[in-house]
Amino acid sequence: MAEKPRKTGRQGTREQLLDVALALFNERGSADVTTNQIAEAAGRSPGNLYYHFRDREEIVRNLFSRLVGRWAEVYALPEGRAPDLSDIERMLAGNFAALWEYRFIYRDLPTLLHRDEIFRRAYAETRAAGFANFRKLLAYFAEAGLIHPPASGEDAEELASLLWLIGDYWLPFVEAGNDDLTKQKLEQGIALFRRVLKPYLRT
Amino acid sequence: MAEKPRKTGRQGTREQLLDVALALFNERGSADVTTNQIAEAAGRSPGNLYYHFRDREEIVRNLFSRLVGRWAEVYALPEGRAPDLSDIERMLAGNFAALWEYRFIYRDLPTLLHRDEIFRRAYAETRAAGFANFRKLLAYFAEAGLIHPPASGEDAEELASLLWLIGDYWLPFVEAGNDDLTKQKLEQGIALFRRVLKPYLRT
DNA sequence: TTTGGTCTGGAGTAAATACTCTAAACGGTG
DNA sequence: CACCGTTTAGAGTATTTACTCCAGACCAAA
Repeated sequence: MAEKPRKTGRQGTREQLLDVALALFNERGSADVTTNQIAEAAGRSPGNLYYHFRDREEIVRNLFSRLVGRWAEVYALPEGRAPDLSDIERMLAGNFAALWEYRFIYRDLPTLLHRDEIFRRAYAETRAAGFANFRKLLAYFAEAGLIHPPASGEDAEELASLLWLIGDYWLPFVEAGNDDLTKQKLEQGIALFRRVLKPYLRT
Repeated sequence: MAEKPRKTGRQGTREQLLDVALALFNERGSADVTTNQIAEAAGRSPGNLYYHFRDREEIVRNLFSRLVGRWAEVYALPEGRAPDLSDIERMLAGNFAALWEYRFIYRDLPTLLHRDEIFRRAYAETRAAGFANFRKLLAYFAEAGLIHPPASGEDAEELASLLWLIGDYWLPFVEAGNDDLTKQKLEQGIALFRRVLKPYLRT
């Protein structure tokens, strides 16, 4: 019943399995990685893997939870001071860094959603919360005088959709182009963000 | 050795299998449709399916070829007259209609690319040709006085990327949101296109 | 009618893989 | 040490599925 039973001070097996799974998923696509391969790459047995995870999908869900956690950090508003331009930059960079770290998720999103009802719900919830948070951010930034507020609610909605679309799919888009995914490509994604945001930025 | 041996005037088995496969792929995702299911849904035997197609991937490739054909029609420039605004509208609508018709392709793109070297090459070729064609279209439209030309080559490149991204991934994006894919949602995709193009349109 | 290519059916197979089962090792506690 | 819940190994299985194989139907031409 202990909160986190660890026999040593080292990282637990469960987390280690997640790390290995993430690396393999990112490298070869989640569909082409078997649970046995994950176990083997982690130096564990299949049985052990299934002791820690009920099924394959639970692994994916846990990795998605990690990504959600990253986002929460990235999009946290500064405490005790008004937001400034550097916060926007930090959010942009952090967002893409997180997506890069968990890139298999958006690469394989339709398949993952299709295969797992629970994940589907978690994703939908996250997405809804993200949209709501985006509206709040816009309001904050407008209040702080950083941006012009969108012309209308509909305009804000459309802006959010477009930014969200870029965020989710820029990496898959580049990968589909066969180009190796360099730092420069990440920068281009951020550039697209800026381009779309530009009309709203106060100079 | 005859060009198209058809025992009757009806549609050939091969085309029929492709139609059925497309419907199933769109409905349930290409990964969740077995070759046997395709055959059965078409009222054919597995053996017959494999008489017409070397393997599963050849089916996908053929469907992609169809999509490419559709695009060629959609983006054909009018003959004997200068292009006008209605041509742009036709291209936008046609583009999304085609993507809708073959929506499984972009929904499952990363997986498909990963699984089939030949498809990967075909896709890369199509994409490169599409980008080149986009540049040509921009030039035509600028020449016809419909749009302001992009500020620079880099600007045009970025614009093309953004439009391409929206085109490819708007449908998967909406589907991921769990919303049923209505006509209205398609319209919103077109609206995003317009929004991005707006700064270039001559009023 | 015979011939020969094209097309079709359908049973069957080999391989892959998510997951199970059981025995045993471990490690903290009394 | 003895006990017991937690963790681990690893062989094994049930199932799925892409694909094969071959017998035979069809059809046009000779």
